[in-house]
Amino acid sequence: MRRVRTSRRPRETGRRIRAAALRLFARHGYAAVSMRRIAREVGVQVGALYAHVPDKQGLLFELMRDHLEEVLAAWEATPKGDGPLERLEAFTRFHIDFHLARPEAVFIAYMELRNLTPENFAAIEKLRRRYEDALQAILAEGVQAGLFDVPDLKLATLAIIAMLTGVNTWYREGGRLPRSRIGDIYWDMVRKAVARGDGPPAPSALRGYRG
Amino acid sequence: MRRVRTSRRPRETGRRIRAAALRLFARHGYAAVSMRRIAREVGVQVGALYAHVPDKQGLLFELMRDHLEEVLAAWEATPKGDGPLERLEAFTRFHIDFHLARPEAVFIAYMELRNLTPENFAAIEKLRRRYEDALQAILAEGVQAGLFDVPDLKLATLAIIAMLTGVNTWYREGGRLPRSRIGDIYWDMVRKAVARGDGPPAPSALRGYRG
DNA sequence: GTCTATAGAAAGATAGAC
DNA sequence: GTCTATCTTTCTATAGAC
Repeated sequence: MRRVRTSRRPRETGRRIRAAALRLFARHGYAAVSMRRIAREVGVQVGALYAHVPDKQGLLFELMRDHLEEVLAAWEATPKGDGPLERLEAFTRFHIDFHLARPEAVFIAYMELRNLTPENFAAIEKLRRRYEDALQAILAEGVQAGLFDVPDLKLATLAIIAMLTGVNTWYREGGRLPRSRIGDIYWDMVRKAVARGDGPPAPSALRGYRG
Repeated sequence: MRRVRTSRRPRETGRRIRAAALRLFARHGYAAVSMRRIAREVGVQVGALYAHVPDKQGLLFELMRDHLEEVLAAWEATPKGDGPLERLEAFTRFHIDFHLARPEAVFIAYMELRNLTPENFAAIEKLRRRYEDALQAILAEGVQAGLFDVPDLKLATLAIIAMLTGVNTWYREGGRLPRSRIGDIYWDMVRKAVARGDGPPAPSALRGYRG
């Protein structure tokens, strides 16, 4: 293959470096992926990488930061409906859809936190916290309105996010469930998990079992 | 290959090596921790490690396998009560307690799967699957008895485990919540998430809000 | 069982040519 | 911007002394 000429779009290589790093970091882990391997994936020599990224740590940070900023922007652009219940459903479906569309970025953002420098870690945590706060605000409104009953606002927030993010650990393209069904299934569980209701597991079920 | 043990407590060093590896792998990640660093933590030279563990990969595998076998043994030894509801509560509290007592092993078992060789990965997944099946069986019984209503058995299993395991991402010793409260809080959410009940968020709450 | 020493490979990052 | 070449460090794992 003959090398044609210098690219007209100087950002294209940088973009491909990030794409390769995203895929490799997600698959093998940040610490297990060398700059040489990223370079090979892109089709350049290792030295060329440093014309596009500051260093390996900076590359990881940029991937995580860009991802989290995309999450926040996408959520803010999502139609959310009127009440807390509608907004909670919107959040549930948004979170699942967004995560399933970007499994690699999601995986890195959750798994590689410990490989960030303290400064980078603080910046990433700030972004993540903003996202968690969006859900927590919905739950708070719902509780205030008497619609929801959660034992602890912060824990309910983290529990729901953990549950929803867990989709990425098992979902495979072309699996048993069509993607459109997954939002329905999880929304059913989220909806009930924050529902008001005092009897275990629910008044009607308890009567049916013991009465 | 032969190991001649002359020490009075020949297994003590091996035990300390595993303990150090557990702590370091959990904190920095398998790929980021060198055998030299483990040795330094234990207080020996790096060559001495290989009298106790086969190699780095084998060390990781042993840590994960021992942990998962402990989980299974501990769950089987746990009193579970009579009905599905009681067993689900037992599972919920057991999972949280066990995870909070072994944060490092739990973290490794969930985060380092991709650093296992294919054979080791298969063995670990088999153990994890056995644990998931224990919960799924409880949910299946509850559905059969008309006590629970889950949209999908497998997904409910994974959703609950993801939610419960998420505790380890935020729990800190001496934090806002006493450890005894956490089981209560999550049990409330799990209980409701699998509860029968068709109205969003729950019939009683819906009436209270709109009626 | 632990030590010292080292083999042999690979890592992150940079310099200078073009 | 990308190349080749290299500096410097670090890695896993093993050998042989004691």
